[in-house]
Amino acid sequence: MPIRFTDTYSRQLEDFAPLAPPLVRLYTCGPTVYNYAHIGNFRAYIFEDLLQRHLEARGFDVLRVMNLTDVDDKTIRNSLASGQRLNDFTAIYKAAFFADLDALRIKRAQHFPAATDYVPQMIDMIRDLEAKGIAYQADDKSVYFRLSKYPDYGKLAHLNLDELRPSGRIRNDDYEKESIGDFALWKAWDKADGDVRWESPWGPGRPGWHIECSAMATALLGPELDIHCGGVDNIFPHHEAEIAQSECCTGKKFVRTWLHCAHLMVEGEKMAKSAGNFFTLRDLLDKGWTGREVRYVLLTVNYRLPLNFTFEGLAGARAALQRLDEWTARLADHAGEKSEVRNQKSEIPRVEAFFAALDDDLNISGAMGALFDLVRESNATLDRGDLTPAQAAALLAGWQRVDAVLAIERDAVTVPAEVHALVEQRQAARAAKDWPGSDRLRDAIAAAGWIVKDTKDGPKLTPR
RNA sequence: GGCGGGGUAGCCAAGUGGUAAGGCUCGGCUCUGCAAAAGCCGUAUGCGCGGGUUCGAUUCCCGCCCCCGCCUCCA
Repeated sequence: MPIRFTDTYSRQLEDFAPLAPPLVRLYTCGPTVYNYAHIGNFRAYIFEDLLQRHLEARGFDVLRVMNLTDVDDKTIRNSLASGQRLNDFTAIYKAAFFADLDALRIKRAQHFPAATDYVPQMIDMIRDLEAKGIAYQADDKSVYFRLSKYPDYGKLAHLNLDELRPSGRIRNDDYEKESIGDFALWKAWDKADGDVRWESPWGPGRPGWHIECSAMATALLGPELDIHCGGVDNIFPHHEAEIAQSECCTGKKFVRTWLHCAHLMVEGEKMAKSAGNFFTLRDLLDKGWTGREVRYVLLTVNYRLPLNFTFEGLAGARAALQRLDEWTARLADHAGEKSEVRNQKSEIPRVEAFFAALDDDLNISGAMGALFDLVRESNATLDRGDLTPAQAAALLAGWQRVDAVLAIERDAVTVPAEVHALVEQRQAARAAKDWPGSDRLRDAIAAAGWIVKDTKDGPKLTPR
């Protein structure tokens, strides 16, 4: 059963076939570091994380690049407003971004190129385009891509450019461009840019947004990418522009598979600062939610569907994760020392079904269904006393494979010695049938951050 | 106006031309000194609306309604 994805270009479910397996060259559009990333951004990054982890689970070597856009209009504007130099300003948000990636357990790409580190490569590409008659410098000193030279522009988005309705964002009059659709490759320096400027054959200025990705992707992954991801809003014009620039420079097909994830909504509404429903990850952490709870919510809806983010959903994630935690803890207890041999080979049909679901266009819902089927079935077997320690160990091994993709396992926790002592005192009180004393000790344990549960195998502790 | 995604139980959501996975919530039960937690079981004659094709449609076709996105630098 091959892995299949819905390719944006063809709009079809297609068998995945990288150019040089097992290598997969993956390029993912990263953040613009002028502010903290919001949960809509992270929805995309978590989808890409799932993609990477599943490909790795299937034996591919994923070489992944995620760019950091550290120069653009908003970044310049905000850095000037803050009185900081561009690099000092973006450093803050770069660091915050990586901290957020860690909190969400998103695997690090091999490369996080910053746009400001690749200006020479961008200039080289623009010169190449200019030499080919595709780029031209206009009277405003900026350099533009001559769209008339690239008739395939619009094919990814399936737009017929002749029929585009002019929107308020097109300002016909202000431009010296030859054609309204021509996009900027190099933006001439303006006094509003302050000291943000690079020298170029066309005078001082800075690169356009689209050329960043073309230059960095090509520099780090070569002219042909296996997969390129982003949010649906990047399809047009950003990814169209990338295709145009890259293919005109290299003469090769830039991307074999395009994957785009749908947007996130909050409580059924579009997320917007003006609507008061705009959340960064740290907003949610401040409210007491954990990174893995947010990860679970963002991970468990298929990437092609709009994701409705709600606090009810977060609470559901918390409950579902607790159930998984309890399940793995029970298995570990039951496996005992057998858990030392966790990596034994074992075929568990539900685990195979989990991966088979992900093969089918990352059908995470189907995969989670298989996982919870396994949880219910093995819990029942355990309740009946029909599960051997070796079987429990095999199930744990299966879980480890699953969690290598999901990355939602509870962090290892160690019970403090004083809590252990309280539990022992409480057991003594219970043995003496001193119920008031027992209840006081339970409260003391709770005050220390732990919930004690009296099971037939003795007291069990769970972090609150 | 063009292009695209979506409307399945209280919430999230999978899926199939043959009678609706899974998670959360809720209810019952088990366990328990009491609890809590956990576990087990149960909960949609129904899949936006109206037609059509078919022995049979949530699934295919036609029409319509609603939500969301993109339409030239928002994941």
